[in-house]
Amino acid sequence: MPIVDQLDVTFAALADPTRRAILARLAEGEASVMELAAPFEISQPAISKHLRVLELAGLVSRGRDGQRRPCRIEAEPLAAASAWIENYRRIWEATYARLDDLLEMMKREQRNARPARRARRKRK
Amino acid sequence: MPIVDQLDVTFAALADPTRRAILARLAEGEASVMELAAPFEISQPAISKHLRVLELAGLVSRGRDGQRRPCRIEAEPLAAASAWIENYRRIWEATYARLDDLLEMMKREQRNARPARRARRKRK
DNA sequence: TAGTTATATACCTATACGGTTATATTTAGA
DNA sequence: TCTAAATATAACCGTATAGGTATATAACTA
Repeated sequence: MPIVDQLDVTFAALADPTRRAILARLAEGEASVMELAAPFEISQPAISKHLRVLELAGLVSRGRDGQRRPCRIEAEPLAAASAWIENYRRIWEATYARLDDLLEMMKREQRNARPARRARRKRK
Repeated sequence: MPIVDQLDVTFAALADPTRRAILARLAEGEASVMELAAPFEISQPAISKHLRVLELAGLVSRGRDGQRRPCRIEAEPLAAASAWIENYRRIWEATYARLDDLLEMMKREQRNARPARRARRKRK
């Protein structure tokens, strides 16, 4: 009984470079399977499989235009995935921001502690 | 020759619910392996494996505290993943925003086109 | 109707993944 | 130094995944 979360399939779909490239292409507008397959060296059935993964993840939807099945990107799962990441990233940042600030401050202080260094170098 | 992108491993790491739960826990602060394993029913080696995946993806780093290896979240790959998604999501929105606006406008016009309808209906 | 194009499906293979149990390693503490 | 605790590693199993080729389906076109 695989309890498959929506995020599971979304992230899994995004984990493949071919599929990310397909999404990148689709961000520019609709495209047919052949058009999507063109830039890749892999076979057409392989592209069809990738598209099915993206479709099952809800990341693309497909229409019908004669014998073509134009694909378009669907942003909603992307929004959910992004929201998940940003949520935890924000918590993390809230937790560690002060430490980061401290380190940044220390770096800055180190730089400012020897202001003559670069000027002297130019003299050489 | 697997050309493994950083995004590949990041998204792949995020695709597992156990690993996302671990990250969620780590967002609250550092934790040892045993602490992380506690809420799950799976074995300790399984947790260790998940941690290794997260570590290889750069999503967690580990310290040493006696016999414990406390884990902490690392936000940078999260930022990269989030940035990737948001980038294409934004392009998508820019492309289809006008269409969405149009549809929204049409809906609104439809509502406004028959303002007497509801009133008339009441008469019945 | 026959041929061609676009896409999907079937079947096969190799590898990766998530889980297990058993065992090794490392460190703390009596 | 011996034992116990925390963690990692090894070996194994079943299933999923990405890829291939061959073939089927469906819709245009001559």
